[in-house]
Amino acid sequence: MTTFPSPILTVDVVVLALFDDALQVATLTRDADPFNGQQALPGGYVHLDKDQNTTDTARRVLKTKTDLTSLAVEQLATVSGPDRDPRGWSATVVHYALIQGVPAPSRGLTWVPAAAPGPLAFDHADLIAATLDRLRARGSWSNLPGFLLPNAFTLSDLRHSYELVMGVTLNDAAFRRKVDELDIICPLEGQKSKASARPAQLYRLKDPKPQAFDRRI
Amino acid sequence: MTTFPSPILTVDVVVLALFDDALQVATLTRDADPFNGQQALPGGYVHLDKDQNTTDTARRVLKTKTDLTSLAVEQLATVSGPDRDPRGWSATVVHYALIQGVPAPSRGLTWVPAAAPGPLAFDHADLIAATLDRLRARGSWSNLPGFLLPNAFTLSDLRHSYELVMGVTLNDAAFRRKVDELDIICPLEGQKSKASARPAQLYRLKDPKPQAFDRRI
DNA sequence: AAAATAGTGTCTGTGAGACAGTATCGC
DNA sequence: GCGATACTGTCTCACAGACACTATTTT
Repeated sequence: MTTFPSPILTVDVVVLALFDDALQVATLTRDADPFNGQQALPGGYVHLDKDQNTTDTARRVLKTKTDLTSLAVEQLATVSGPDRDPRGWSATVVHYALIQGVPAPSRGLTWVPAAAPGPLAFDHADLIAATLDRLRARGSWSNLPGFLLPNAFTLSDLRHSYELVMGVTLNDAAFRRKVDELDIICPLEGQKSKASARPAQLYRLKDPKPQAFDRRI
Repeated sequence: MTTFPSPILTVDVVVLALFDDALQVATLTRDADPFNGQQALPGGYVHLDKDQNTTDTARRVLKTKTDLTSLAVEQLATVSGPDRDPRGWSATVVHYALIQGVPAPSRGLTWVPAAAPGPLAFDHADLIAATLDRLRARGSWSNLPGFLLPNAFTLSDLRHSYELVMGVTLNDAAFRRKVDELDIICPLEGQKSKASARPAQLYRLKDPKPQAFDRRI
């Protein structure tokens, strides 16, 4: 059998959080040569001795490069081609990671609006756009938007997360009905004391892992 | 920057066709060493000089190894791990290809039922199962099942394709209504002359490429 | 005529949106 | 009390399934 020159294989992670009323994506400043000094998605190489698969790689990259953890890390797609990396033909297995709540400020990490991330190294802006497309398509069919919220949230918070992910406004009453029927959250016993209004019941996600529905929310 | 040992990167293709009242998948007999002599999915290495991306690789593999062509080649996912190939840590970008109509018999190509493909090399049986899951989930949201039919088909053929892909039975009247509303097919002027029954109008797909709907069919 | 498949018209139940109305807080 | 947000009850419309009915062919 002939052996072929192998393409460069990397794993990139689109790390998403929800604050300032929009989806935000984490970027790092590159300190190595292609695109040195520019903003880029966290990414890295597969460690053959540590990683059981590329999603493990994504989680390790997330932990070591951003010091964040995520309950929702999923593979998006593999993007490849001869021109996307100046070093040659490359392929990257793109993952996305949803961060619960507002991340603590961290040296080296820059959060930019996912809808308009500004100039990024490689084709990373495209990878973010593809992630948003996927989230928009899958959002209403899964509990994924719930993984962008802190451990305790109100129904209004949850609806707002769905609205921001999907880019639509949802009917409040219908949303409550469907969340109830789909049985995806558990009430907590504490009450939220929002300023100047009736407090709302707090909930947590019933399932600790992303879950697909067979109905739209 | 340190360089890391790179995993083996391949592209595998789940080639699907619809005949004998079930989804069938194409396999080849391996003639090289890991799993030599066993059945496996068509697959190969990226040719850095020819392929613009891994989907190009999948199309080239499809053409050169099975002599088939497909209007619907899509990436499924990248499957990776240290144990799936005895040669070491490997990653494969899995694609699926839908073949229109009943393929001509071909030396070297074996068609097996996708739902029960029998023993296959590597984790290829898992890759087929994952493809069926994806198709089942996406079938009702796209014109994909139409790409399993020949260039001219009846509404009953189309419904039957959806039923086999999704593993359900569909209401005939509702199906006609929705196909009409979604406007995904064009009537042809010929009439089908099925044996012993009323002939049915023939149609072709309006769109030459897979298309997602925003409604379920 | 009978059998078989193609295609249509109509009823009904379900679920989603709209929206008004009630509840509970801070001030 | 008033404003604000949380939550609920009800009406209505649209759509999907069920199913009977008609249409057109072969035998």
